[in-house]
Amino acid sequence: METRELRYFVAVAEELHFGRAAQRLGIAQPPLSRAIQQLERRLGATLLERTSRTVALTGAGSVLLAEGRAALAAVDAAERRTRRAARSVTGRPGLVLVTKASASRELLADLLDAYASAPGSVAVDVILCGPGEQGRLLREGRADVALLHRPFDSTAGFDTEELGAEGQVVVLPAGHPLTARDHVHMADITGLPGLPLPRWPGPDGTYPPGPGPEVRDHAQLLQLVALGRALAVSPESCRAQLPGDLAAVPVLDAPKVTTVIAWPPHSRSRAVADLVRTATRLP
Amino acid sequence: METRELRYFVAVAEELHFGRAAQRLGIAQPPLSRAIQQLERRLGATLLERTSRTVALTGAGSVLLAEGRAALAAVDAAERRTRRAARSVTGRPGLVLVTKASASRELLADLLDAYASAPGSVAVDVILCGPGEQGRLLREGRADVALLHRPFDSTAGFDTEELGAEGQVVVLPAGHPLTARDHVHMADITGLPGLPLPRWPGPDGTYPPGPGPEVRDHAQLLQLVALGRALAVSPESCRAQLPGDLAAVPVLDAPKVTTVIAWPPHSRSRAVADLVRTATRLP
DNA sequence: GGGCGTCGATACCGTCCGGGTATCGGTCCG
DNA sequence: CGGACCGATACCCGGACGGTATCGACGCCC
Repeated sequence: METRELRYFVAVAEELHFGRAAQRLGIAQPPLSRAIQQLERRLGATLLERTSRTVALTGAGSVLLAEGRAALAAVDAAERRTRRAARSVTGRPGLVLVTKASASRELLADLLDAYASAPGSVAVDVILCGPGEQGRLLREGRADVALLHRPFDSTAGFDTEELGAEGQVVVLPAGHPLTARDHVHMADITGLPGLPLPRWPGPDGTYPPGPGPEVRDHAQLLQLVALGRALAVSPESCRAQLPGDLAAVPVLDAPKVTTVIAWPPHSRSRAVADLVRTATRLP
Repeated sequence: METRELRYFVAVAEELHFGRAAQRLGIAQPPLSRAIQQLERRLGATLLERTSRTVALTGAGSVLLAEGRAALAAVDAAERRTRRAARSVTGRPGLVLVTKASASRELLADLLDAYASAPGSVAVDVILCGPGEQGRLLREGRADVALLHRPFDSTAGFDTEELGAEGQVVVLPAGHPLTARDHVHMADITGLPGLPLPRWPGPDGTYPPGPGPEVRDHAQLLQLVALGRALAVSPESCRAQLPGDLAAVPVLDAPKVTTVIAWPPHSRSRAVADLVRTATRLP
């Protein structure tokens, strides 16, 4: 199977429309029809059920859509990492680390310091991204290593090492009655009138239905809390970054948050291995 | 990047010889040279350092070798799983589970029984393979789900759920003095004269240097133990499969062995999800 | 219900690219 | 120094890929 065929199929399977898919691919519709037919013939499988009015995925088709996307991502990642490896001979960027913008600054600073002073270390570029994007960036080969936070971020498909765990706190406007408590439980904060928990986008970028405002990043969330429109339950390390008009109270029975360092399972380069080792040996 | 280019490059990078690589690929040498040049031009990177007598990988080249192998494996897996999905509409094989031939029979039997009686379950084919091969089979799309044993098997690149942990025992010929003990420590069994620990092949199929016989599977190992030529340290569940002329003694400080169920991180089909859920809810 | 618009399939054609053979240029070896 | 080996180059051919034109089927709407 050639990547061209895969790209074509994924486009059609996503659009469920040959014309739009062809437009997206920058080719005419007839060659696209032919390519899909040929792919089906070679696989010996019907991938799409088509009438002259509608296109639908078969079982085999949805398998190929999921697997094909992953395979294409792997090919693109290979290309991107090769390009980066070639550039790094001359230009600097040796290693790219990606983490959430809202993650603990201390851990990251400690890690970068410790690694920079290690023998044989290379330059590290840091990418800060929105929650849930690290996995994608790592999979696409735009980054070599990521700091993730379980259970929020999926570690599926990566090698990981745990770096530490921490409890969670509820973030409230400074004047809120609950700020007088020295700890709370989940039951104390779910269903507070007018203070719902926010909704985060899923891996596909859409929001689950239900009450609560939609948020995309931590700054938005804190803004909403300050406005008295939502609650936030966050890892306790976020206290260091909390503005004065917000207060945090530990939530005893909230799930522990584990910070992990993750990297793609292949091509464990010397630099990545060193960085991971440095991370696991951090105090 | 097309998979054809990747296949060509991987062949050359593995053979480090254009002629042999071309032969392996079933094409002539000149088109291969051209294809690699074109790939290098498109990537803007030198992948191979070639003189008229020798071919060597550059840094970027070894990155592309590792990443390219993984990407090709993903493409092949996509193709294989699609073919299987298409067949399974008519023919039976619904789900393929792979595990070591030497793994605990009870767990597997319990799992298959429990899943078979679950609503909506599909037929499960079981593949038994040699140690260390499960990951490959899963990655190549020949299987949908695997039972692995940490720390022996790498779970890199898969989603996993832990199913249980067990201690290890040392397996000895029935008459050996140590069989009188009700437990031992690692120190008691390393360096026993004439009874070395065996060597297992690495992921690349080669054996690490050192003393001890080379073994490929559990049956070979037990044979060597029975012959008094080696020691075996195995998960305690192997006791159920031990012939009468062998005895097992717990090793208190041997690493715990964790049985995990693993599946590829994409395309979490209904059937795989059901099987995993069944596995985690096993008594 | 007939005309029209939409959409995928088919027919046909040109071009470019991938693959083949022949050969060259450089390097190591006897 | 001649020959063997190896990758690169030159040149040619066929097929595959992409484009345009058109068909056939199906909904829709007046």
